[in-house]
Amino acid sequence: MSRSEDLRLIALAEFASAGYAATSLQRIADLVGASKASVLYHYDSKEQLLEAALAPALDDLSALIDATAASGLDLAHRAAFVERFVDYLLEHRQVVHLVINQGATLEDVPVMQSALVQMRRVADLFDLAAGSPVERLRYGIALGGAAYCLAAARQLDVVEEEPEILRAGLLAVISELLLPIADPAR
Amino acid sequence: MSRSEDLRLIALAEFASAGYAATSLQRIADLVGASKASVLYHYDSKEQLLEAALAPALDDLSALIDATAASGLDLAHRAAFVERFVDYLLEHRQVVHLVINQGATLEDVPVMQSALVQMRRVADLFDLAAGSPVERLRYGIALGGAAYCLAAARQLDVVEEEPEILRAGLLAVISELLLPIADPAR
DNA sequence: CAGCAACCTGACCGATCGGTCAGGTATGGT
DNA sequence: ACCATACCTGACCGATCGGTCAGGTTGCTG
Repeated sequence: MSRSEDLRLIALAEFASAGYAATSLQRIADLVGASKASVLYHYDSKEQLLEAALAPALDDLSALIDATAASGLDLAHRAAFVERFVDYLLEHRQVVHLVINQGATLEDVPVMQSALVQMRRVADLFDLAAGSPVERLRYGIALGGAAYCLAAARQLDVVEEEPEILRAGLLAVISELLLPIADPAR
Repeated sequence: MSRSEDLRLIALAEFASAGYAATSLQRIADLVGASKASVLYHYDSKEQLLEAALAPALDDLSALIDATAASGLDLAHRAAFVERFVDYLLEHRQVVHLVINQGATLEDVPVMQSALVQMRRVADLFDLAAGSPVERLRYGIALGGAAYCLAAARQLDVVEEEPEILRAGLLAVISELLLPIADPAR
């Protein structure tokens, strides 16, 4: 794995767990075993490093949304979407955690602005604007709760070592929360 | 309201929304309309300001846990506890959000260490250690989801202006998640 | 062998951080 | 009127930040 790939992955882990502001370039350099100037050789700035860290997950989310928006999210497709979305959360847990917890304070960073737009598009798939406050609560609890569980999997003693059990459990609870949300086509 | 009270409340809001590391003493001073040295006149350090900001919520949580631990959390008491816990989350949403999202990186700060211990005591009331991974997921989704919803109430368009509707909705969904967790007395 | 590109680093920059301190102001009590 | 206390602030400190740059190393190509 190349040095720039290493940097991107380690930066994401630190940005997600410690916070973007609390993660210095020096810290990332130390973790990677290089100098701060080397970090800035590969990425023009701390902000560009954040952009590189988020980009793959945002591309995947955009693809997921585009595929879903075409067919709509009526009841026939709801369960399938929830399953794909849970898989997305499992695969990109650090980015999701980062965006929903630090997004508001980083919204003047272009890539984070873009990420927040994508998250709103997911919410829009459920047509939450037309729904009740309880439906929006269900959605928020599902999203925020899943993100928290995946970020804090170790502290919650949720079996990271058995990803199929984690996936099945997460899918069951998230489905319970999201499937009852009213069919937007009604 | 006194200056030190002002400082404590504004510091909490900033620590919760922007992050402890990203919130400077200068920033808090600016928001309060005083000098940085004035902030440090009232609180000996940034860390002591954090301690003052968290203390009331931690006291309330400790009281809630103590009251519950006496009677245990069997099914007869489960619903009542969940209701009191939801009220606690509503009242101390900023502290809860701060502790569960930044707690891990601030665990060498004594007050945060104490906060994390309290949060584990809440989890212990449900005897999650003896439960299944799905039960721990339900608990984590409830806690993390509620914290996220309350912190992001505006973005989720959850009616902050009608706190009774918010409370009723939150209570309904959190109860749905937590009441099925197995009776620890069984 | 020379030249070039990619990669890397130590030293340095201005800005901001958390915190200290001497000195000023206002208020209340004697 | 004087003294004590609470409150406040500007200037300053050492440390660290994000970032720049000159110079070095390595490997590849003609």
